[in-house]
Amino acid sequence: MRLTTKGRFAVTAMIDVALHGTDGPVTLAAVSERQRISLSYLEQLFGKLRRSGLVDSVRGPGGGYLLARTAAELSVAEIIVAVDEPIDATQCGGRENCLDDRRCMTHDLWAGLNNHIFSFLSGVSLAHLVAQQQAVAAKAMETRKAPAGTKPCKVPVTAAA
Amino acid sequence: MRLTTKGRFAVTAMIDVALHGTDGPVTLAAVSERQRISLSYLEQLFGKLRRSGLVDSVRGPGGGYLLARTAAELSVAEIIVAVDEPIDATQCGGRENCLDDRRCMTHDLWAGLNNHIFSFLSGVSLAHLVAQQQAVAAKAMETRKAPAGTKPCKVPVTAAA
DNA sequence: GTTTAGTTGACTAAATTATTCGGGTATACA
DNA sequence: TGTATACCCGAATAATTTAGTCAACTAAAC
Repeated sequence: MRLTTKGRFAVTAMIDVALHGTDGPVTLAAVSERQRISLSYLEQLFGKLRRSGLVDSVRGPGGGYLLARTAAELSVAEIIVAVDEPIDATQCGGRENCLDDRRCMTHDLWAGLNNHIFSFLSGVSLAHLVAQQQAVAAKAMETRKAPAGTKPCKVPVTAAA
Repeated sequence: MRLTTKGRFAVTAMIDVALHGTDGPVTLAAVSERQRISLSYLEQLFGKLRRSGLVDSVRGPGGGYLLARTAAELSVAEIIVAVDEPIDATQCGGRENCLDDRRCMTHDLWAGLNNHIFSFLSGVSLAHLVAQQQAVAAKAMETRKAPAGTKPCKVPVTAAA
C-alpha cells in the first residue's frame, strides 16, 4: 500500500465521475477540465481503473466512463491499489534472497502495517468521501455571511451542482 | 501524509535502533549493515529524525543514535512525517490560486483523509511494531520443527537478541 | 463516413528516491 | 597531543516514479 499524489489524482477523478455520472458516461475531457489533470494522464489512470474493473467505458459519441459499481461499493483502497504499481513491498518477498534476520523482520513488519492501512482504506468508500464533502459544502453555505477573504480557499456554495 | 519506501526505511531503521540501543548508542554503520540501507542515506534520514527530536545523537567514539523517547512514545506517524517532505498536500492551499469548485473539493477531501490516516498511524507505536514482530518470532520458534525450506523468508529464532 | 471518445504504446520532462563522494566537527582514548 | 571514531553537512549523481505529450488506432453514434 503506497500513498502518493498518483492515488490522489485517481480518487479525485473517481469522485468527479461519481458526481457527474448520474445521467450518462463522463468524458475524461470533462474530468480533465474540472480537476485540472492532464487528459493523457487521466487516460493512463483510467486504463488501469478499467482493467481493474472499477469503471466501465462506453466508446463513441456520448461515451465516457461510469462507475462499475455504486459509489458506496467502491473503496479508496481499491482505487489506490489499481493505479499504484504492484509495489515490491518487501525486498525479500520471493525473488530476493533473504540475507539475514533483520531483513525478514522488516518483511513481516511492513506486511502487518500494510494490512492495517489497507483495511482502514477499504472501509472508506467513494460515497463516504462525497457525503463528507457535501456536508462541508452545506456548512459553508450557512456561514457564507462571514467576512470574505478570511480563507482564500473555501468550498463554494455551488459545489454540489 | 505520504507513504513511500522512504518512510519505511526510516521506520525500519528506528526499529533497529530500538532493538539494539538498549545499552548504548547505535551507530549508523551497524544499522546500515543489518538493514542493507546505504550509510549516507541513513545519515540523511537520521539528520531529519534528529532535527525532529525523535532521536538523540552522541558524537565521537562509542557514539551513535538513541531514541529520544521510549519506543512506546514514538509513533510511526511521527517518523514518516519527519522524513517525508512537507508535502504540498493540496495544490490550492495557500500560494496557489483556487481556480474552481472542484479544486477546493479535493482540498478538503484529502485533508480529511489525511487526518484519518495520520491519526491511525499515530496510534501505532514503535514498541507496538516490535512486540508484534517478537510475537511472530516466538511463534516461528515453536513451529520450528516444520519441514525446512517451505518458506524461504522466515523469521529466525535468534531475532530478538 | 464523419465525428466523438475510448485504447494503446512510445516518448519526454520533472520530481523524488537512493546512493556516492568529499569534506567537516566533536569526542573518547592513548 | 594525536588519532580514530562517528556524527554532520552539502553537493553531485543515478535510478525510479510521476506527470505530461504525441501519434495512431478502434468502436460507436449520427
